[in-house]
Amino acid sequence: MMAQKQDLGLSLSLNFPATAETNPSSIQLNLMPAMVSSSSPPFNLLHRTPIWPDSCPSSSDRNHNADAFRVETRSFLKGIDVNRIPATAAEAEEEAGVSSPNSTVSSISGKRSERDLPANENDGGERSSSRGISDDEDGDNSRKKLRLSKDQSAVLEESFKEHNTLNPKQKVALAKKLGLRPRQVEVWFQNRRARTKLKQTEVDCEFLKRCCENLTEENRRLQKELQELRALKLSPQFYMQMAPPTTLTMCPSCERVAVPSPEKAMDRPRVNQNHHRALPFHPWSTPANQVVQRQMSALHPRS
DNA sequence: AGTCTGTTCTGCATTACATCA
DNA sequence: TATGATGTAATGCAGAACAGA
Repeated sequence: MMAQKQDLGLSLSLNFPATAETNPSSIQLNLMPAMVSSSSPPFNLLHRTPIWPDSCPSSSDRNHNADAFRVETRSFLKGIDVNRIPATAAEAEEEAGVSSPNSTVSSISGKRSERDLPANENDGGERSSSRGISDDEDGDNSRKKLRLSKDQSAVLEESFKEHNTLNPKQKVALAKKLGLRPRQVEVWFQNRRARTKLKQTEVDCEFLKRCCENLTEENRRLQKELQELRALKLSPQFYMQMAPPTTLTMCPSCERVAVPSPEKAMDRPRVNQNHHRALPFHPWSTPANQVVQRQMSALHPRS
């Protein structure tokens, strides 16, 4: 089953690019193309916008995309386990009920009530013929599941990688190529989007869990440090060696916390003169966090 | 211009079936 | 062979978007 998931392109990885080590706010989930849009931000849980090359093309523009895809996938389709190929494109469109206001296809036949009818009611028993079910079985309303063939799934996956939604013409074309009903293609894409989202949620959940662990560890460390400082404060020697109250600063080059110079103990902490401007110390960039981030990178190596 | 109605599409939750250990 | 777990195709519903009256 794991191999099957990989085939579906669902493998995910959590990566922490070099920049993320010094700027945790830039941490991104490095996902496969099918999972997210090209500009996917972190925690892109709701990826509801159809990913077309342009922002909102007309259906005719989209159809160019479909044509390009047709050429790409043509070679896949030899020897596919065909359940049933609609006799004509018009028939396929009828089955799809394609009459979107955005579509260039006729809207005469596209009533939802028809579209949602069970296959054996609106397609003349197509499903039964596709699965070799007898006429008797076709008569009842029992729901039979079609298992898509490996090739069919592969083609659908390829298509999904191109774009995770289909316009009506693409849907019909794909269905025709695969020998499926357009509704089946539509359903497959719906379920595929759902799986993608679920996987994304799992990744995000894991990420947040790690963040929580990091913060807990950091909190523990700071509490310990605070205790030590309080203990030190109570000792008589403390006042002899006391450094001035200070804000921790970090050198952006070597990522070390600046140490106040002894001769200027009452002055602000000093960073090595060779280094650049000191930056405020950020808890995300602590070595402890970097260790955890490296661990996560090891867990989810970049492909 | 604003409103209503009808249609389609999509996301989501859920169900039902197929497969496997 | 029976059974529970798992994966996934299919269903139903709600809401958004849009066109036309």
